[in-house]
Amino acid sequence: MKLNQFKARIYKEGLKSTRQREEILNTFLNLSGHKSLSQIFSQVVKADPKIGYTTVYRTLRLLTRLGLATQRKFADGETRYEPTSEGTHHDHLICLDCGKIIEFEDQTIEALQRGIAQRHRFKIFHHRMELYGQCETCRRKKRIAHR
Amino acid sequence: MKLNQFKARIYKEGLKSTRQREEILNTFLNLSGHKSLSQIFSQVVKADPKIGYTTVYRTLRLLTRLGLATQRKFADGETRYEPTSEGTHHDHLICLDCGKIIEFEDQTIEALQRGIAQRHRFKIFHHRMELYGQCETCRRKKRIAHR
DNA sequence: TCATTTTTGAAATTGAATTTCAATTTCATT
DNA sequence: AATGAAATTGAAATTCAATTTCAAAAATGA
Ligand SMILES: [Mn+2]
Ligand SMILES: [Mn+2]
Ligand SMILES: [Zn+2]
Ligand SMILES: [Zn+2]
Repeated sequence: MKLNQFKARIYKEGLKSTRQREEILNTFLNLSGHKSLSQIFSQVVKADPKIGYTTVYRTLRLLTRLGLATQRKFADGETRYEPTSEGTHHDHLICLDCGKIIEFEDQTIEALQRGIAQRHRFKIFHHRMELYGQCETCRRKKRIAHR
Repeated sequence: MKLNQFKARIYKEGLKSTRQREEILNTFLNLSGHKSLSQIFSQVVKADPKIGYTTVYRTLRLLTRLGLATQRKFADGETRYEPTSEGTHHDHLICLDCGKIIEFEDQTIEALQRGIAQRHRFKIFHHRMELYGQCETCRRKKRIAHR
């Protein structure tokens, strides 16, 4: 149960535990995936119509600060959030037709990236790698539509 | 001289060659690097104070469409443009302190990316890879400042 | 309960990106 | 050189997500 971790962190930071924050965290974790603020908001509102957009916005930033959420900015511009995956970093394959997002890890690439940084005497803090294209499902649909 | 290529392309598309477009292309090419619209605009204005921001905006999009400019959206959010580099694709190392941008190519990584896509039955159209960190110059400055 | 501090949510603001539209310019054709 | 259709320009307006403001409400702990 992440809720207790959250409450503990909140307390440690001198912040307050509220009904809204708990509801938002809960909804966010159940939602999974890579969701935009408005997607998260409309889900939160279903559970409690009194919760405001601003509160969802602020809570997602808080979760990001606490390490429970990870912020992503893919090429479409809208900021997305995903529950932080334990320990591992991953990158993304994104379908430009249907928006499907597949996660992947590649240690060989990560090692090569470190090599590149070293060669240019950079100290890397984080990186971003996204592959944009078309998933198999969408490719099939297009083929059929083309006849 | 890219200007003639540009005029030829403009003509082929049924568009018109104007003083503004020529000035913007010229300034953009001389500027080099990865420049934001406002950076390009303020340079263009030096050459001709009558040219409007909107025209610079539209011309950079036109250049992008024609393949003469490449649009980049790094993590800072502001859209940047760079003259399209012939033939080769490249990725970027970015210093979070001074904004310095270093370009690199790595065929091994590119091949691994193709492998990942294939394994997930994706057809890739383009990708983006950026390594964010601190350049050597900035690291040295920080060290000195820390005493 | 009381006092202090934080949080909430509606509304306002920001800032880059984009669109609108009337005036101007281009350019092929006289 | 003059004409006129089509494209372009630039100032202003609009959009839209992100962020800030601020007064009212809620949480915490003495
Ligand atoms: Mn992910
Ligand atoms: Mn570049
Ligand atoms: Zn798809
Ligand atoms: Zn630097």
